[in-house]
Amino acid sequence: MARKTGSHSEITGPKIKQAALVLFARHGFAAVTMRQIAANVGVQAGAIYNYTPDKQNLLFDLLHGHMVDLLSKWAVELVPKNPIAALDHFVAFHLDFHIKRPELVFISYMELRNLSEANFKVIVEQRRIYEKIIYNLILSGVVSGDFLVPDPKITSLALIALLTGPVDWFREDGRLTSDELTRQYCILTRQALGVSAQA
Amino acid sequence: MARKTGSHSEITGPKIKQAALVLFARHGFAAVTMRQIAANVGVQAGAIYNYTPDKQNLLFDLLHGHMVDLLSKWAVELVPKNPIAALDHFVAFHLDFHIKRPELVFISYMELRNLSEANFKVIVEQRRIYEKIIYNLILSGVVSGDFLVPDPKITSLALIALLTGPVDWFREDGRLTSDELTRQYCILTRQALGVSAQA
DNA sequence: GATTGATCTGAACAAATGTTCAGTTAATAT
DNA sequence: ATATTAACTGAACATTTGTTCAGATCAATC
Repeated sequence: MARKTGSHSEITGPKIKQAALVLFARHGFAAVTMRQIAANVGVQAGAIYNYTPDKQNLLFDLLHGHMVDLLSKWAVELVPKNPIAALDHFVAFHLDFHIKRPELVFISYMELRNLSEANFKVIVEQRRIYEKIIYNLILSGVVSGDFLVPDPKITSLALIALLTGPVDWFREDGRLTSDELTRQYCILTRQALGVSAQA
Repeated sequence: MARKTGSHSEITGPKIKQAALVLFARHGFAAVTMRQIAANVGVQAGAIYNYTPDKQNLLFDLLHGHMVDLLSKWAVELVPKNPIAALDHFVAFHLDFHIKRPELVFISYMELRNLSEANFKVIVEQRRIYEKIIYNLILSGVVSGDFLVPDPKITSLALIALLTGPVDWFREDGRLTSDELTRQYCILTRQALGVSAQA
């Protein structure tokens, strides 16, 4: 036996990425073997090397693709000028994007250290750009007087932690819909940023 | 060569735990080898097995000890009856405890999946107890009318995420002292829970 | 229907893994 | 001083690891 019936590059390629993603998220990068990934795709380990130079690149492609996706999707969002409305918009965007990709969010946080130094720098720079977006958003609200926070920099980091938390526990089939989640986190973040209640 | 000069059980034991902690946090459980741990202690790999039955128990002891430490330390805290004061007290306690143990916090979050099923259940139960503490704290504030939140359960999960975030970026020698951090997070959490400003 | 090129197999490789254990050493007790 | 035992070494073990590659097989093209 060799080449499987119906086997095709455009099918096997994505399948490998998907299998790697799920397995990395579940067991961790170092704990997953190329043979496990291959088995999940229904292929031998050697076949994977038609699609990636090595295991390291399998990980990097996932993290890099995730950040490109995030930044490009935000780039085309129509963000209101009003700081409070912009905050609501960002909360909804961030929650929606991250909740839909729990595995990618998870490995993006915890497999950074398994990247080579060069790959690591690329991802860190992309994260910095995203953090800057939130920082600017908060800053504009502080300047306009809509937000009341002791320190915009710390608040921006706290906001990311706050808004990424639900990825750990939110379930699409849970007692909360994603709309309700968004609504509640809009309230939570408004309060956290000191938006006065009557706004 | 065999037994080292000055070698002693009460010294090597903790050294192994410490080395395992640091290495697990830096590279991940699966990526760390028994030989690396041994090398960090200045000993051969075989010697580790005088102190742990296997690698799995090395991890479990770290996570289990961490939770026992957390729960027993909170148990002896003198918590004010007033919900707002209690919240401040909890914020200070949680931040202080976690900031002092960044490695333990990190591996507690991300090496859960590398525990055996039996060990996993033990840790999850301990976490549940801690979450219940926060939930009750928020609930009492909602009942008394001091807090204004849409959903105490969600808020309690959000609060943990918010308060654990600083572990990722806070540095003792950074531009912020831990006292200032606590003060700012007291403000942040009060606002997030809808405590009216004049309180 | 033969040729070609992409796709995959299956076996192999050296290196590294967790763990065991007989033997060696140093600290302690007698 | 001698015996005893706890603490450690060093080598060995069976597996497993990422990666390579010659050859087999299928799909598309002419």
